[in-house]
Amino acid sequence: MSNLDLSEQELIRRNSLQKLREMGIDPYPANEFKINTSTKQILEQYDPETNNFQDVTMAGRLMNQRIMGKASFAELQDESGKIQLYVNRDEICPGEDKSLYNDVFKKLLDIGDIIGITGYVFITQMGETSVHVKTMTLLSKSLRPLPVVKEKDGALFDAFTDPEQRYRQRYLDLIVNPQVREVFVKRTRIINNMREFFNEKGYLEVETPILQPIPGGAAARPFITHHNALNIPLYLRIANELYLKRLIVGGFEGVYEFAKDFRNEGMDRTHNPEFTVMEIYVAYKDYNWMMEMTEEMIERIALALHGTTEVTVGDKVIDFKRPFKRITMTDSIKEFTGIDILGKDEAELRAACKEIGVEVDETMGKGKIIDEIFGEKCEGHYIQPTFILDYPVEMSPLCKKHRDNPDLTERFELMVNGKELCNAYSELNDPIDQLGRFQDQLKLSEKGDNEAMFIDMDFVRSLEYGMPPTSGMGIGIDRLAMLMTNSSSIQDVLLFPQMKPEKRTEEDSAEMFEALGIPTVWVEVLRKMNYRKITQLKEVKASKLFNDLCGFNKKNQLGLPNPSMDEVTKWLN
RNA sequence: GACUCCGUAGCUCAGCUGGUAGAGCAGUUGACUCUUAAUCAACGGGUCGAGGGUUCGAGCCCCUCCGGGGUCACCA
Repeated sequence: MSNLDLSEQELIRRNSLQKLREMGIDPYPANEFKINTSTKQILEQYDPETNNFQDVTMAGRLMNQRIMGKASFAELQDESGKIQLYVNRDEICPGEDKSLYNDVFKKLLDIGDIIGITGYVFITQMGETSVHVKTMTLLSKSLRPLPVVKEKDGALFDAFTDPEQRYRQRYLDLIVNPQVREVFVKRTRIINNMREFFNEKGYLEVETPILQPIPGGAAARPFITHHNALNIPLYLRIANELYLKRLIVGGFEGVYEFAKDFRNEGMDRTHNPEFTVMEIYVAYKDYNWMMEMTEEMIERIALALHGTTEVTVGDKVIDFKRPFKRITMTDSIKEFTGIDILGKDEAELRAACKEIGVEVDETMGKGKIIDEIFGEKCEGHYIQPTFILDYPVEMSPLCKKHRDNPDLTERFELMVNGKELCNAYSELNDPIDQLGRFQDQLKLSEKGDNEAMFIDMDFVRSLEYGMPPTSGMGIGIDRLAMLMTNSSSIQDVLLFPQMKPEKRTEEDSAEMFEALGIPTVWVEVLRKMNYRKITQLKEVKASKLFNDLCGFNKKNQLGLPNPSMDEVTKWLN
């Protein structure tokens, strides 16, 4: 990037950088800077009676400077928060040379610079706990101005709120919006809590392939890629279910994985193309057992994060206290539509849909139709955590048939705030049944359902060796994080949500300009004058361009030797 | 994918019926030894998202495109 592309403030900062170097100050020193405390520790533990913290060393970002002649206040922000600094000229410059204060601190340091300080803690006349600075070291110079967010009594002024900039430049969001950092700390605590919960029970955390030759375990459109050496297509996983169950076949009795899954589908407030799912499989258990474990786990997370089971989400309060409500899908549909789906065939269900105004199309099988009715008429009603049980067999090809009714499966989903959060089964371990269900999926696929599952013959083979009765559960970590942090968009719980790439304004390359015989320095000048493309250049008269160039050179004090009129004419021919 | 709103200085935003681009903060220079959205004075800072059109004249009106938000649709 040429200097001509920089804003005034960036130029000033680069200039300061140069001056610091001339003064013998390395703006990016290599050595370790050993801190002995943090802002949070001081603010929580400083006691004027005992006068502790009399020899502190800390580091962070300079966020504000209030200069009053020979004394100044500033703010230092580290990971744990902000603390006020008091800087006195004659104390950081005890000798004759006052340049560290007058030049470096007052002029050459900027908001956003990373500094280290030593000093002692005291309380100002206004009653604010502060650090009296004795020495100050520049640790890293910041060349771009930060968004300036001011705060008074908890109210923010000029907050950095543009979602596009916040997501694209998350580092800025994290620097100036401390509440954002809190969301991601909570997200990690959710995951840590879950991991501890499973490890306490002796389950094994495992890793399974993300690149899969057959994208199984769910119905979704995968991303496809290609492996050169094997010369085969590979898919980014849409689920890890089939691999985890192979591990149960292999003899592990409890396995789980925090998995990044990828689905090549639409993006909105609750969908990102890559997302995190925790799946767990435990041998010799059924879905009743899994329901209890799920509610225990979620209650524990709510308590760990909020100290209570009640969590505010938007304008609602959701109570994660055990036990959660339970209702079968059949009863739920009966309750909200009056229709009894039990024993109805596909044609009857289609007729029922017409009656209650649920749209269905030709490609949908019985399972999808029922799913459509539930999604349309029931799902949204479940704000408080509710287990929906016993889904129709057609929509659950990996789930064991219900012990009391072969039309149903032993499956539950946990609904919270009108959305699916968990999905769990008594896993299907009858290999012959499993193959049959896969073949049914194939028929759906032929009918036009582009989400029907692929057949994974190795998975069927593994079941043929025998898988113990097993219950499995998957939970969407992003959606759980949204609930637990009261975030209305998935982008707010992903550090780097997927965005369309930024596009630079179209311009011809420097080489193309230089090919016309234009010296490199003048190419930069032309760009600054908004001649981005050769075609633009060809449209102006040589005399005008000549005048403009010389004028620009003079006005901006570039100090370049002006080109001659002849030279300019040659460029344009 | 449809509809809708938005894109103006480093940040947050004004900009009337089309008539020479504004404010606060940030920045620069100066004043100031306990301030805290520090204060006071002066000054600088803009391809108005991009391209085209209408017009004597476009930040504003029209079209296309780019990026983003929201709503809906799709989505195990």
